[in-house]
Amino acid sequence: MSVERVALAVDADGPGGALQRLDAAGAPLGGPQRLLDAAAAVRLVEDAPAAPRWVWRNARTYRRLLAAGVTVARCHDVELVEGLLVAADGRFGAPHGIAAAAARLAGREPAADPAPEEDPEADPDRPALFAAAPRDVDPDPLGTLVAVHAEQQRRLAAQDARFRLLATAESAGGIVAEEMRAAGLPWREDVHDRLLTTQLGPRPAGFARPARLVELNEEISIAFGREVNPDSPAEVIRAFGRAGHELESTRSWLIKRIDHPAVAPLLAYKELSRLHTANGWTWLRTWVKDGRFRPEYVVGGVVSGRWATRGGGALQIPRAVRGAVRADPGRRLVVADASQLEPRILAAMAGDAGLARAGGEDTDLYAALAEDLFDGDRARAKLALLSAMYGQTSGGAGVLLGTLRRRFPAAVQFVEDAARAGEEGRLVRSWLGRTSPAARPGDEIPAAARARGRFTRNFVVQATAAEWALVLLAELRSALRRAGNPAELVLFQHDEVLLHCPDEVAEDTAAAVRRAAATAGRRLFGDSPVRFPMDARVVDGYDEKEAGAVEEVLPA
DNA sequence: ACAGACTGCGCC
DNA sequence: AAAGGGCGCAGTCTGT
Repeated sequence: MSVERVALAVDADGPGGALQRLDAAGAPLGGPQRLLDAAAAVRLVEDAPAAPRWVWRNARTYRRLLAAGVTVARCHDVELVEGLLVAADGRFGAPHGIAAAAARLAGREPAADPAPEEDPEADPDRPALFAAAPRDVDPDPLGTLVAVHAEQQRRLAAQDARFRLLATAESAGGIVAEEMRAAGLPWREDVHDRLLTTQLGPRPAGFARPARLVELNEEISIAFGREVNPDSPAEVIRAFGRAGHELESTRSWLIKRIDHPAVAPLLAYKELSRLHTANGWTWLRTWVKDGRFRPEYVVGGVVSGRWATRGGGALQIPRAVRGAVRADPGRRLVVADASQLEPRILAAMAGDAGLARAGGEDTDLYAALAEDLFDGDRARAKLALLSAMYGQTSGGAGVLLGTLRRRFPAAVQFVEDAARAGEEGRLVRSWLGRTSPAARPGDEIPAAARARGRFTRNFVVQATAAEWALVLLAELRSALRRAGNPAELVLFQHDEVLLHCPDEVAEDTAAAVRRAAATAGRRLFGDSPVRFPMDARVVDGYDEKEAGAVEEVLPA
């Protein structure tokens, strides 16, 4: 029997570990093998003609390999797969760490997953004094890994091919996330500082507020005729109240409607204050080291399967500082984002022939729809589709939705079925089988049921878009490896990827992204006519827009 | 004094 | 009649 997989457990302390060769079902071939240098052993096995799929507990194993300069082609991430399997069984959010999986396997009730900080592998260099209490240390981590993996292979065999693709893609996501963190997003501290200084004034000493914020605060207070703290919503509401303007909240779109001299400086203050507190000098000092921003990505960290990040807010880099993301000398950035991804996903998964036709071109789907249905009014076409996917009905959205329903009944029916399932407390699944959380007590109360309906309505689209993007990432990574293209993935943001590469391969890299997008579409939807175009541009800075690019303010 | 909820806004 | 999905983060507010 041929070796298909190799289970790998690395020691918590030191470079050693153990591996176990497995067949496709996860059954051991031969005995476990002790390793003095796990990374060196992996490199040897990986360089053999048929590289196996590595089976590991989670991506921290890969972080160790990367630190030793070793990469691999494929893996099976047991903890990520366990999360998918647990959710598929209707127990979204149940513990899915390896200890919990092992406990279930032994017929015991699993304990809660350890918090990341408690993870004994989290920081091998942490002084023993602060190490987690040595409770529940597994005496045979490799044996546990092998047993849990075999059980997962059994459960995966009972699922369909789509779900197995999801498990593979999620695991690949774990690899990509670690590689992105290792590569880091190129970040020019001097450019960032200049952007901040231009907008906020010079960097203040200590904890003082920047000059521009202090000035604006004074203008606000003068306009109100008394000292007002613009950071306090309650004070702002009281101040406007005294001036005869009743406010329900201090959201900027409400303030914008008021005619009062404090409005302009207040709005300016809010915008700049946010820049200062969220992405100012403190952020820069905390998160950027040696010209790289290295956030920690949490694969599948969002219920819909989107990624989250821990620290640094990497998925919310504001436009105001994107100019600081610049390629190193001799290198370029390839910035690629999917065009109108979610409506295209809806068209493909609903099998709506009409909407698929509108999405069957590489051109702007909203514009095509507007031409066809909304007298060329792109904004209305977009609102109609977003309303269908989010459940919005206010602001004329209801009428637009009716128009959409008459022309694209299958697409609208699809999301409304998902909404009804949610309202009735049922589970919904994405195209590949990611499963929504179960309804909670109280969700049968009408208002909560409607909210859950909006959630499940959006879930089927957002989760499928997320898995399309995941498959794209996996395809792109393996295509680059096959081609020997040294481009590095450095940022992934829902429907957008950034790569950092030598100048001379930039155009090849952009082409690879477009091909990977098409491949991802085929992997998910076979011969669906829906196209998944990506706008991929080669730039020096993340803020550079291609001429004539369509501004997207709302989700694509 | 501290923790958690709430608010508001950035991103998709 | 009205009903807008998913996040992370910093600051304020509230409860203990």
